[in-house]
Amino acid sequence: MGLVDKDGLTEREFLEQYRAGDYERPSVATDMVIFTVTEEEADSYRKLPEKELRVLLIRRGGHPFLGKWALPGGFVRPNETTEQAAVRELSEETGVEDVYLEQLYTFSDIGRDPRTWVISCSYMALINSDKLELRSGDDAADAAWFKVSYRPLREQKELNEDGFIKTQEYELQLSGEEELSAIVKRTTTAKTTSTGTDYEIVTNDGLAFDHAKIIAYAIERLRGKLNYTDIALHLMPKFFTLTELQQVYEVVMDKELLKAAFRRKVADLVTETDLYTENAGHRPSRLYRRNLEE
Amino acid sequence: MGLVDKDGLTEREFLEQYRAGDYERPSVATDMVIFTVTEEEADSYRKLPEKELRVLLIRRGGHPFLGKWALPGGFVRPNETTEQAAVRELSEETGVEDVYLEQLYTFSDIGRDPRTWVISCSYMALINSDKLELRSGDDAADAAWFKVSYRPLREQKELNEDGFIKTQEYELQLSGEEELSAIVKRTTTAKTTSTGTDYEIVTNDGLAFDHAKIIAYAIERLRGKLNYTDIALHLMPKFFTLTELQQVYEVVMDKELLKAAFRRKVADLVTETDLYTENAGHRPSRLYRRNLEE
DNA sequence: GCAATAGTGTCTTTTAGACATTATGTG
DNA sequence: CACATAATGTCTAAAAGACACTATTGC
Repeated sequence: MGLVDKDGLTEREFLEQYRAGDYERPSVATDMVIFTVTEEEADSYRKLPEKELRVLLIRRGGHPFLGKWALPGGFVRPNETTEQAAVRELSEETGVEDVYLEQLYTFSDIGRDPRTWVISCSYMALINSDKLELRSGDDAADAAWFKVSYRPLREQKELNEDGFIKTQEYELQLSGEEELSAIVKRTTTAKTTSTGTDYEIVTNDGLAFDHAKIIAYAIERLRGKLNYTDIALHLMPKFFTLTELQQVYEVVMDKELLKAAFRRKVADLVTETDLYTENAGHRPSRLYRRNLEE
Repeated sequence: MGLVDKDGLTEREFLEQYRAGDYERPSVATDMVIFTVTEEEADSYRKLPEKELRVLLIRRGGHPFLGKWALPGGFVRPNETTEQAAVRELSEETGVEDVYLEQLYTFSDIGRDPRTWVISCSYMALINSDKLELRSGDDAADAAWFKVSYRPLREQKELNEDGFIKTQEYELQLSGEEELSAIVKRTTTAKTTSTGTDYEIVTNDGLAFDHAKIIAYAIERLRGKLNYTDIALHLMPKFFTLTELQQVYEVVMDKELLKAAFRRKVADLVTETDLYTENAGHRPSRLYRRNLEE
């Protein structure tokens, strides 16, 4: 194009002479909330094992937050996208390559990293227990899977003339090598026409940075999507029973579901196979796989 | 805390001596997809005016993309969050202060800005027509509201042994001072356990940067949220009729809805008032406002 | 009275919730 | 045969879709 700007430059000329300004730039990092579902050891040979939702954390080996637990992540390098950075981190931390990956939210609070100006683009990854077994000796010094519990604590709503302020507090508990916990407060401020939501960490015991907030955000996203997408299937191995799938839903939602209704709801998401479980101490269960048709 | 790291430094000592590395950092910008719904002039005195979904664009006055239309936005400054930057931009471009604002997605493709490494954290804002009137002489040289049309063009799905690749193409048309158009392709790649989605601009006529993609993303988010949140009410003035609300749903979804069913669905989102429309050339319509109780 | 929209009634279909009943391999 | 889980049937309640009918105003 021959268009010239106010200095008489064409686009090519402009780009050749362009020098990035000296204004301050932030560092951009990715933080990964990597979920998986694992099985507890069964109490009895014929009882089904309990399932648990787990998240991967890494103990910090340096300042800041030395000794605290943090989400895996790292800085985005030149010539890579935030998603590529996330994939790279994921591969470094867990050794897995093909997983469900979804951008969550970009956190940019002032002072969220005491070192310098860091904006974090967070991602959620879902790994199934199959792949988890592939991950063996990982080099990340001190990585561990923590069992996740995320429950509403209290809720408050204040109405005023032309709106309301609603605060909901959730307790996040992470159990693994240590017991970590945090309380995250979500504040919804509504006026007649506008609405805004804000997350805030009320208390925090053992987690680095604002990672309690990021984990809370991830859980809410995961729960939300469970009901209207097939996202849960990314937490399943290639073949699974409907009971196992139901357990995954239950452990993520932290809520019991009725069997018959559940099966109707997921019917379109799965395809039945001719395979069955064996040696279970009770009636064998048909194995299903993800339905890729729809 | 008295913890010391491998160099024998406490956290405070570490932070005091910390110097941000020399590695390259990206610029971080925000881009705003600002939607509103406006009314066409009515053909006849008693016919209802048609509604249109509109998005605010700004004609670029310098390279790159000189003369093309771009989303309002700008760089995030030190000591402000991306959200604060978005609020600032919004206020500068439209003069409005209290609006619904939601973070959309962070775009970081290599080369998305030909000048330098720029990562964009995009936001969607919804403005009601009331507030729009407040905006008068805006100083942004060449800003204009473009009517939005976003329609599926074609869809293709290829099944292979352990997954599928689905591509959906959408045509984005923006009509205002000029006719802009773009085709955006969404590719969903599914393997047995993982799934990924990718957006790509196929053709682009008149829009700067990757903004066609951002607008497409915003429309999809808006459409998705319409069905399970009260987000549409942020496009409404303080008082509105249910027919007006239905028109907003219809123009956003690009789909006609049945009156009775629609009224049942939004019943909980609105509160009736004792006000009615007047001089309409037909039966007056009751005015509603957003329900803040629930 | 007519044009145009407002608002409601009701029938059918689908979906969700609740719970009971039958089925089956393993020790 | 008993245990524990698998799998399905059925009743009810709630939600969604479709369409028709009645109600009001301004000119």
